[in-house]
Amino acid sequence: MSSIPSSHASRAPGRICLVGPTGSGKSRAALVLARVLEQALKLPVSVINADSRQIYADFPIITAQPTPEERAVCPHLLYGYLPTTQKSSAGQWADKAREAIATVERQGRLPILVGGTGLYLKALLDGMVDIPAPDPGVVARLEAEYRAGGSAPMHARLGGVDPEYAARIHPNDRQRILRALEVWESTGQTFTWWHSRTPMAEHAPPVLRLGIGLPLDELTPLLERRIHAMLAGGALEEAAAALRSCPDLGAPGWSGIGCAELGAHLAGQISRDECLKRWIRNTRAYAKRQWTWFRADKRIHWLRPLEDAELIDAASSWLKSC
RNA sequence: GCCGGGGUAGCUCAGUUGGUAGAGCAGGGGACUGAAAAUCCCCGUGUGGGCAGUUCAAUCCUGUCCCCCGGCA
Repeated sequence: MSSIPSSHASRAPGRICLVGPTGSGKSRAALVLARVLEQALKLPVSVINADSRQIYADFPIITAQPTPEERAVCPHLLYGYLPTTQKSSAGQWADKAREAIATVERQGRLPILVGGTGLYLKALLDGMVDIPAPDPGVVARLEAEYRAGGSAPMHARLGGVDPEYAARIHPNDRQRILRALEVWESTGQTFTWWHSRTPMAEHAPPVLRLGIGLPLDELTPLLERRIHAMLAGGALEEAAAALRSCPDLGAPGWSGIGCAELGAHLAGQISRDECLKRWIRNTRAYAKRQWTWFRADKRIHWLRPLEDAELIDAASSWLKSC
């Protein structure tokens, strides 16, 4: 391992990203890497968040952000920077991540991206077509029309302007139908047209994608335990405080798993038992969806969680090859 | 003990004027191009509480037994 020349260290040879379903130990693995690379290889590391929920300032416990002690191990970027009232997006996050990476590399450090939001990583690492933000007026109008008429007429309308994309998505997929129509009405070009343009040339440095994940049946009890630990650690109080500063449960930050359930409980809509039940259930369902996403990405090298030796090995040999 | 209401999918329940049953949730698989912890798609045989009777045919009607929930004693 110490065979890495120290001249390499100041060059920040590439990026590492740690992905996988929630609760598998990605953050922990990042710290293991940070310690080893820093001490054994003299390669300082900064961790960059790639999780769409850990960006919210009001929910550090519920979204499982690294603790202050963990963050003391090395610099952590893009955690808890957004108020509950504000919405983020894959593109916005990718912009911030690019800046963060540039900053980190300028400091001669190695960026390690850690997170479970597949689309965010895809936007950053594979590139995303730069479509101008849709006109808010158009967005509001289309949403109202959708509410009034249902999905069938809206899907038919999309079929009229962009049959190729309409055929690819399901007639019930509200979010995608609206997005495609918003883009069409705001930019005068179809979604398919935008997608046919090559995303900005990626002269990207090499990326090592490491997957950390347990099979669902093994992960489930851990997820349950983690939720109980969050409650013991003040999750309910955290949600209560957030409710005081942002009483609108429909605000973007409230949609996270755990936040929504605790919010509903605090608002008197569901019992504590029901809240816990749904929180566990939804977390598990989310982990399953993450598996579906990441399993499909053949570039990911899967490691067994807690196998630190494998992790360190994979990172070191990749660094040598850079 | 008596009077009601129930016992149908892992859970909550619907339905069948008698022709052996279907939703939501859970579970499994999948999609995913600026809301992604989102949005959405595909997958449904279960001793219809037990036993007996009526019937060509019972989950449905009748009898009986068991269990649950209310109320009355």
